[in-house]
Amino acid sequence: MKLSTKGRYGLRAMFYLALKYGEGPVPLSEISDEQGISISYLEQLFSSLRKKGLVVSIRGANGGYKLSKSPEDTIVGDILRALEGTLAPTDCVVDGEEEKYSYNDHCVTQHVWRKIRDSITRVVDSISLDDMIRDYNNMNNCSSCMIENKIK
Amino acid sequence: MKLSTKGRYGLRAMFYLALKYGEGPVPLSEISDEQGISISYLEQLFSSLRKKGLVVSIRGANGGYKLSKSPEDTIVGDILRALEGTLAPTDCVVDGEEEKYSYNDHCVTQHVWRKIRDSITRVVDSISLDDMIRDYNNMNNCSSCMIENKIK
DNA sequence: TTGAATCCTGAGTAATAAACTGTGGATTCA
DNA sequence: TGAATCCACAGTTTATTACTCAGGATTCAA
Repeated sequence: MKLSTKGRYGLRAMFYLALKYGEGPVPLSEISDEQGISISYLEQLFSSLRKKGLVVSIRGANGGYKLSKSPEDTIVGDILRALEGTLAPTDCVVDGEEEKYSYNDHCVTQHVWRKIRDSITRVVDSISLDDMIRDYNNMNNCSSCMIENKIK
Repeated sequence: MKLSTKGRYGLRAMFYLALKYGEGPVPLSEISDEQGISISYLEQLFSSLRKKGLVVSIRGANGGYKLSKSPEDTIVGDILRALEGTLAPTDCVVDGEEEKYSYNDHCVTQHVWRKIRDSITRVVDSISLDDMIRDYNNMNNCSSCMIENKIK
């Protein structure tokens, strides 16, 4: 039940883009330096994010990525789904594939998985990058925050 | 973000024990036949469940396992934690280890992980095996339910 | 026009974790 | 005594994760 590095790195990177929203494209080299993730790996993550329409890319020198929508309209759930594929705790409650499984073997436990899935969905779809920025600005005592040190 | 087979098989097996609550110990061979899981693998799962006090074992011929508490007092969250280790979506929000990580690198995303963790915890700790039995008894139209076919 | 900085694609690889299997032993019942 | 069970732990196979790598396309700016 762990998120992969894709989800973890990816959300962090997207938060970074949110902080830079309105300032032109951010190259992956910058995120790489900032967060200690290789450019190659970031390319993989941003490929997924772009295909889901969460970021737009600008190629060439001075290019990079930026959010396709405002931080307010960019939802954590969409980011995580783009990177992790699905947030369902089992295959039998993946949206759109439920029929394949439903009411065959494991009806009873399926109820449980569905409740877990729904609660996760509810949480992640209720948080925008803007919410995260607000939280972040309220962290007075968070003196060692990486991003704070380098950006502010 | 997927549950492993341990959690999935284990909850199913525990539900089975709940259906048989009060009828004496159930041998793993029976669960194995019932659910198509090898005895060896079940032994591994029940070892964890026993160590967490969720089941008691009776050795020897006519032995087996039974719930250590009533279905009503046996909580899905405890079962899943016994089998999966923790339900935290990242290491940085595992209960009791949070200090190791807290307020260093990733404060902002940590908020998100914590909310996910809490929502999962809330759901799984609100469901008992007895709740599952009640749900199960209300599934009239679930004609192909494995357990139903074989037990009822 | 060239070269550096970027994105883009897809394949390849190494490490880790998951999902079992197998062996041998201890206990209990009949 | 022997069959049925639990028990412990090591081993093995398979799948997934977490990357790396190579080469190409685009764009800017000197």
